[in-house]
Amino acid sequence: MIKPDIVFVANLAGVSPATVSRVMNHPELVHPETRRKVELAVEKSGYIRNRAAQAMHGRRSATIGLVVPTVANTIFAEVVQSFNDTVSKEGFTLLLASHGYDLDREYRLIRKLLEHRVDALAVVGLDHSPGTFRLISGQRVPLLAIWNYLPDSPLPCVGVDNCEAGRLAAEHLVALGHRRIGMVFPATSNNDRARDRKKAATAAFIAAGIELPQRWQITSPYSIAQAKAACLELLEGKDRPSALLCANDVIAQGAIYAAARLGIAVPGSLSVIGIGDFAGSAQMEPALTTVRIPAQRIGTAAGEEIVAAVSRCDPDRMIRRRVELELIMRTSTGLAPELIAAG
Amino acid sequence: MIKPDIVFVANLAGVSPATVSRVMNHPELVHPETRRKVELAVEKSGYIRNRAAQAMHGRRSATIGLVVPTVANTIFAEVVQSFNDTVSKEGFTLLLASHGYDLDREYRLIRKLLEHRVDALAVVGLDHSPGTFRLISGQRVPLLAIWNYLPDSPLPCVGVDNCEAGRLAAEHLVALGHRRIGMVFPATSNNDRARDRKKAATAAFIAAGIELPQRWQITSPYSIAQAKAACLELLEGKDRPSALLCANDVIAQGAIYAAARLGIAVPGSLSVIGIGDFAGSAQMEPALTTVRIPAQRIGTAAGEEIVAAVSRCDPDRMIRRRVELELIMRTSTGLAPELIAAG
DNA sequence: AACAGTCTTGCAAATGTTTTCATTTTCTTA
DNA sequence: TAAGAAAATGAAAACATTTGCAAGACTGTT
Repeated sequence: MIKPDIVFVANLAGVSPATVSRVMNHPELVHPETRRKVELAVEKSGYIRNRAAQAMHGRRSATIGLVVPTVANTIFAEVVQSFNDTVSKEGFTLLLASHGYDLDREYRLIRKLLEHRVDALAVVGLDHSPGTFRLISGQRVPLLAIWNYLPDSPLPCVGVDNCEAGRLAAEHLVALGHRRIGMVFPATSNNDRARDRKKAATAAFIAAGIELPQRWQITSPYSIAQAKAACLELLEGKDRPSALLCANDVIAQGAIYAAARLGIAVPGSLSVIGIGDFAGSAQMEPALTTVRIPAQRIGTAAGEEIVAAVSRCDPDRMIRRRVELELIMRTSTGLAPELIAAG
Repeated sequence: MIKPDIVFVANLAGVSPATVSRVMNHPELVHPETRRKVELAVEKSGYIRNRAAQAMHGRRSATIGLVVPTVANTIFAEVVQSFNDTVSKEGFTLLLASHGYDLDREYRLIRKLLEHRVDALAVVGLDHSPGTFRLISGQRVPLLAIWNYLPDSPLPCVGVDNCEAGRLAAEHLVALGHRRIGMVFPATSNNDRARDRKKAATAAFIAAGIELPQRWQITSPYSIAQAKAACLELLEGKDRPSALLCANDVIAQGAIYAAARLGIAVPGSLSVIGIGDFAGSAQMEPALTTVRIPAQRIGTAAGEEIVAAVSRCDPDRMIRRRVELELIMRTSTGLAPELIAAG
């Protein structure tokens, strides 16, 4: 009942451990017949090779670390899924960690992943604690930031340009003639994605000569419930905006539900635009206008890049890959009421 | 610029490697002053201990394997999140694998996780390939099935009784006086959860003397888009049911959007009930009536059980923990139209 | 001052692989 | 068939750690 190790298998097959090892790692180096014998012995003994021992030998651990803020919001689940699919296809297994938007916790998690000697590391976004940067630069592990793209990012990155996302959303509302505009964003201190979107959107509105009264700028975390509550408060009064630019689709969904609850017609009296195009956004009634972030494409692209970085052993090559955004016009946005009234 | 190992640190601190090891694993065994010296040396050299070497020594790898069908559907993301939080708090890191409802792929993934010598393994549901069962029983790794509870499950499990879920949903519709009832379920061949729900719901309807015409039993995967499409087809005709029992909230959401699109009043002319109570279900308009599956509680409970199983080294103790369901009445269900007409 | 007991620490063996190098076997070709 | 090349295999060192054992350094007690 002992756990079979490589020498047990070797004895069973009547060969040396070295040969067994070769069968598993470089099968082309061993004679087909010997190979068959070994494979039989592996089968019969139920041998499962020990990656830990393999990793110890300086070889690859065949794991890739992925650190995300959370996986509970649809936001990242899709990226995680396609990233996992991609690296898994190449024989890697995912070590997942989530920090709940807490950068100190992120530091500790990354440390733990390094203890496990991951072959590469992917993190979300470009905002990280100085400790994290120091830690990584000391190691020679390829690091990739996903979700964001910045032309001058301090890290290799695969993702979208969040400035562009904010700009596209804002310009769409402007093009529809809206001038009384509200924005719903989460706190942006630890979140470069939300920050970039908001900054760019604000800039676009200013450029169009639109003022953004403080009372229409509200804050809500990425939660449908809290976003709905926040929007209910904003929309209740007489003095409300004609359009809402939301930091992402989760918030936009909350906004639409809030409008539905108050009997405000969307897009008749209120236009709502989100960012993301999450699963379900297209099916809502009204269907959500949004700036599509192709999560799947990002996950896949990131997976490809990271696998490539592991095989070429040159951790320092800088890669920046930008994934395209797309404005998806659906039925939650429409012409500004003022324009309609004017005929 | 060499990577510091334990002997490098030992030299730096002027002690033996054994002592450094003890500082990391049994700090109470070493003199406080020596400990300080070692910790200083660790700090200064940027040493990161090698879990692979540790695992090789037969010690714990400090990883737990989790295998899910997918993480992209909100369905499992929440469980993954709270499971991860719980085991992470105890110092474990999660090795995540997803198989996309393919049991052969599940087998291969579990194999890979065993290669990494996970300290324990969690899988979703009780449906697995014979190979998987054989594989596991050969190892001495604690295995836990999460999401499902069955009093006579072949595996230790933490979750809810899906039969009860189906029954609760069905009885609610019956209590509201519905007799023309449709059901929307995914294919149930590889999915014991959906199968149990459907079987129990069907039984409850039969018990109430309700017939279930074949044309109102439709199939759709767990996708809002596809569920909406399927329901559009079902609801378009004149001859439609007065209530829809959906396999989960994702499908129910699709059903409600379909009704909205067709201008069918919910719950006036059509009641819709889901199972799950996912994030957002409570905020929808109309708010979704559902049987709440406390994903977070399941994930946490599963995490606790698996950590316990790892520390007590008795892989064979059978644990079954049942998490309670709750019918949440919201506004997507109402009295059957026939009853209303009758006054 | 000697003794027993308790703390600390170091030595060295053990863990399960991979890989280099050397050796043996097999295959080509003259 | 012999020599040289190519292919297949094995021996052993190496990888980074943990831990049982034993020895050395203290403590307090007579």
